[in-house]
Amino acid sequence: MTYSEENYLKIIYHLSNNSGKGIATNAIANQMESKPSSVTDMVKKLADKGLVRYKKYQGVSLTDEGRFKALMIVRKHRLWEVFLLEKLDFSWDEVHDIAEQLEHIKSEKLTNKLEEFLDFPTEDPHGDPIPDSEGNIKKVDKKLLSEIPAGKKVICVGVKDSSSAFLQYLDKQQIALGSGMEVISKEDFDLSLTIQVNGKPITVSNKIAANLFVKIL
Amino acid sequence: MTYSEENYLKIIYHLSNNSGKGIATNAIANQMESKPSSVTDMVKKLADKGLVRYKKYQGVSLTDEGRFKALMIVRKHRLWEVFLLEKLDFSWDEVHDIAEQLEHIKSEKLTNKLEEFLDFPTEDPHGDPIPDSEGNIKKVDKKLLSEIPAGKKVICVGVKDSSSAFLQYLDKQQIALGSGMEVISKEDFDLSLTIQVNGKPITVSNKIAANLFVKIL
DNA sequence: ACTTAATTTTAGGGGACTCTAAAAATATTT
DNA sequence: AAATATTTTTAGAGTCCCCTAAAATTAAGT
Ligand SMILES: [Mn+2]
Ligand SMILES: [Mn+2]
Ligand SMILES: [Mn+2]
Ligand SMILES: [Mn+2]
Repeated sequence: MTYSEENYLKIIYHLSNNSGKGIATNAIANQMESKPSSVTDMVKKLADKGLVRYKKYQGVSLTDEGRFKALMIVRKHRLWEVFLLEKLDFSWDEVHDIAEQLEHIKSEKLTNKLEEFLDFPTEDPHGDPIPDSEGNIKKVDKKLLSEIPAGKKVICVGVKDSSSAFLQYLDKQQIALGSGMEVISKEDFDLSLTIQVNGKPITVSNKIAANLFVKIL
Repeated sequence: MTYSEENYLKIIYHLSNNSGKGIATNAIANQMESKPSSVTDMVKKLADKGLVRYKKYQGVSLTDEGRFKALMIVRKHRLWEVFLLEKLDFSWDEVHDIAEQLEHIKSEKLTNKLEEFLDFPTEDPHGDPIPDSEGNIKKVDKKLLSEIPAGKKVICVGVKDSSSAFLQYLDKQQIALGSGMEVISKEDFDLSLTIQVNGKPITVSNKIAANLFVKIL
């Protein structure tokens, strides 16, 4: 598999909600920052290799083999993120971009040795579960902060967006994985939330709340 | 720089004996396991970018910028080799192939953090010096075992060939970096050597001796 | 010096991946 | 249901990197 094929596969995996329907060409193009016509080409190639199912105009879904390959890339990505944070002292907003490169290194032995070196971590620095070498992945039950009604106490368990910009915003607000928070009120007009964090109330936009995963206590 | 450009640059660096002459197209093609016509194409591209000097039929040499870029790739390659050996318990015959991939990861910060994590190693697992972040590289004085006259006592300080096959042969003979050895005799006919290692005399072919770096005691 | 051999370059082309523009299919509105 | 908008695919082309075959140049042998 080439670098490019791997990126497509991973993005198709990430877009796969178990909604039964195929993933749209457009959705893939947006994530890949490429054009729909490029996606059509690549998707045909992946279908020829048996990694995705594809029918014209019907979207794409992963085969078992494709899903496994995608999971192995996700596994490497997240293990490297842990390595960068834990061993090399990178911050959580820096690790994703470098892991985008490291995830393509091909050596099963390296991946497994790295996992052992890191003491078999189960989550990456952004709260996402790390698949094991057989492709098993823990299903964590988490909700978006934007879906929590006022009055509930929650704990922050993950981020949907791992971009540097978003994570640095969270740092500024002193929100980290494990932070407890309580939803005080929700504004009907713009869906912004007022939440209690670190003893202080702060207001966050819907865009922020829709990128923070929490667990209800 | 692309993956391919980096590999060419590194190979040109490794072929650069300070003999004043340019590196031959054929020599590069052999190392790259590609064809001379492909080399000509790439070399023109590298010349356009100011990384090599090139005149038709005259061979190629690195510019200062090209040499620096090459040194940074060599630096990454060797640091990753140390990481794989020291931290992940790989053996010295396994690290080179994986480092061939890791050397292309682009992040100066990662390279420097890795170097720090490894405690600023000065040599890789095969005895080769590691360039620092400014591109300074230690010139180690070492000779090929094949050039040592009978009677001399030497210590093994490096290997010219880092292939798995050669390194596993050395393991079998219990020859490692730091092994002391004495040249007992040299056969005129095939240039094979009889050397004393680990208290026992063994005979090695010229091909072996021409790939072992030693220092005279 | 002249012939032969080896090296290097050019010419032309193929595969992988991407793009724009146009055509086809599907989805949405009226 | 027809018209319009959106999505998706096709057609054609460009870049990168590699190849083979043929031509040009340089090196070696007699
Ligand atoms: Mn990530
Ligand atoms: Mn990637
Ligand atoms: Mn190496
Ligand atoms: Mn390489």
